[in-house]
Amino acid sequence: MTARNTINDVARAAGVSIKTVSRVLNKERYVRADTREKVEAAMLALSFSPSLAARSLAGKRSHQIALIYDNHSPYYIHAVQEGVWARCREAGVRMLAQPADVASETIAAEVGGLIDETHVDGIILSSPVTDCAPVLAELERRGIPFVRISPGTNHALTSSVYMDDVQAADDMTTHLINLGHRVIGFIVGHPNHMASEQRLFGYRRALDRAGIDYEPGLVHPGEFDFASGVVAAHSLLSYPRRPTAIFASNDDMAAGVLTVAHSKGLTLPDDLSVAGFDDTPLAQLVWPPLTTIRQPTRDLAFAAANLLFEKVDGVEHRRLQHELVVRASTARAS
Amino acid sequence: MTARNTINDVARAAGVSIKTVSRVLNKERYVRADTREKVEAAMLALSFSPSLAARSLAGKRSHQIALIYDNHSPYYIHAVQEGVWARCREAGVRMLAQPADVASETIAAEVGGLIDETHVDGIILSSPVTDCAPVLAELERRGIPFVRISPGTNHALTSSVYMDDVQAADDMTTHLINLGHRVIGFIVGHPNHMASEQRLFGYRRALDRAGIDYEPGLVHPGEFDFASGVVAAHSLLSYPRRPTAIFASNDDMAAGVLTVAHSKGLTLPDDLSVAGFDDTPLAQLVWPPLTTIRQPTRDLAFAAANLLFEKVDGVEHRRLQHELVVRASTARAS
DNA sequence: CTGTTAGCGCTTTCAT
DNA sequence: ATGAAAGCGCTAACAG
Repeated sequence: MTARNTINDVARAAGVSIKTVSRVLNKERYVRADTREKVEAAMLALSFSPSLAARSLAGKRSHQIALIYDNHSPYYIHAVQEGVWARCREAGVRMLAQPADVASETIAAEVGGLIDETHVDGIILSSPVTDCAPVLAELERRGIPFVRISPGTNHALTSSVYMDDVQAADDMTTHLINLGHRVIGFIVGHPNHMASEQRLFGYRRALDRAGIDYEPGLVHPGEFDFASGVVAAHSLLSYPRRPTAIFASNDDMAAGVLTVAHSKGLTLPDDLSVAGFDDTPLAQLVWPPLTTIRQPTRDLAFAAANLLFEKVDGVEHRRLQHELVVRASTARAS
Repeated sequence: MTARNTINDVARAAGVSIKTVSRVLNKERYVRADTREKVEAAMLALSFSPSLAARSLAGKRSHQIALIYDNHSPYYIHAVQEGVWARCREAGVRMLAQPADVASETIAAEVGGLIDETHVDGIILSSPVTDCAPVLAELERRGIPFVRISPGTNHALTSSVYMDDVQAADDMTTHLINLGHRVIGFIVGHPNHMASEQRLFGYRRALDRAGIDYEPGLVHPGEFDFASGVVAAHSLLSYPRRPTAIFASNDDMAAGVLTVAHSKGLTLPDDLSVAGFDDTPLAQLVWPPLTTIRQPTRDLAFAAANLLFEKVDGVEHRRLQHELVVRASTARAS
């Protein structure tokens, strides 16, 4: 039931004014080393944690940022939260993880309300909020710094971080080719996502380099969900030149392929190699013969927070790198 | 770039004093209906969102609560966040989702720092933070209201919400018996978790009621993880009276059983029925022949937030129900 | 390098 | 039923 210690308590204990404590807290220059140490010792002794409320109210920084997300897979959301949180922790900044509903009429108002209520210094958007026009407009209107993680489209519009999807798909396809596959099926992702065409491009580029002809019948559209993976698998497995490997543009669809393969009594990977992107480790756990590209989601999120802090600190005036591309880790064989 | 609207702007627009706006905001009594309406109209027109920083600083409530969690499965964390958030939303309270590391030496200090920094009105603990002694002690010391979701032990120590594990395991076992199974293997959970013995008890109670003798050889210890599921499955499947069904105390272990069954070429559910608790829907997706108890995680979290608000509002003085038990939904056949 | 004085936007307490 | 004044714990803008 001890009352919280304030900056006054620290100042008294250290025998300085509160302004000096404030200086130490904010790592301002012009504090003598021994003064700083005295203050730091007092802070520690009193286990002082400054009130964010008071800081937000008095200063121009709240030391808080918000991470806004919507219904992506729990694994994805978890990885994003972890990455952002890791960087926030280093920076002594609080992360406000905010669920949102991109389909809601009021989403822009809610984001606006969040900003007004919490005074957050900046915002990180994760998919699919990255492509929610009302939110983007609201943020732009307010001029609040924000960074998008793997936006589905328009990478260059604003600051964003994303992995090199072309290279990742190329890596995976090359891996399959090196395994001896020559007839490789491909399931394209949802047409609204930029990643979809990029992954398709990577697939084609790898085939091309290996001197394998591109065969349209081996490429099937998909929607990034389990059901479309099932449909695509059925179709591809009944194609005259039946593929010995199927590469799905994400792991929900890959799971669909696995299920179909299982139902047809195929042995993996002898009868069929299945490859995908790895959002949900459990798919591997339950059914190991799956080769995946591990998406660097956590690292992307970390990088996003990092980029955001630079913007908040106004680093952009000295030629900020607005586009940060994180290479996917190389294809990982099971 | 529009500046935020403050309570002063609203007061001016409505032609009242800021105190009256404050009254409306806090739903205090003694505001004439037409005055209230005027104020509410002004709030809406200015899309006013009160600064939580100012409210926290001036008042005794911050209108924020924290949800603290550590490494449980992303699915679990996601469900918990969703449930808590849903209730917070209704109450106009902000949820601060906070990752923590129960193994860290400094976890109590970090939680204390969180409380001091954010002025949160209360805290929700999810497993395994529910059973982290330093955190519990710190919370107790500060006298801050908190609620635990499915604590591993000591349910009655403090306010907590949890499902009826005995009944759930009984339901599932009964379901298997109704399916015709008479030799049912059981994999016990981690010994540190109260749920483990409760589920075992439910299993035994159902057998008992059906007049089936309890057979110790059909019960194998486990640790709630994939690997121990694999070990247990191997053991159970080589038991002289080989079980026709295996009921695992959680789904990670059930996944282990599935993998073993697969590797032995068993057809499910003809050769073996596998049952478990459902934290991670993907297990079902990839390999449908699995029967699960759906844990009401989201509802528990919702109930936890609800209980916390009652404590924050001081309802406990009038005989608060400190223990809230949410029944598991009935066993769901695949 | 350090201290003093004003507030930030609200809620509280006390008037009326 | 409504308002006026004080102040929460900090930072900003000045002094020195």
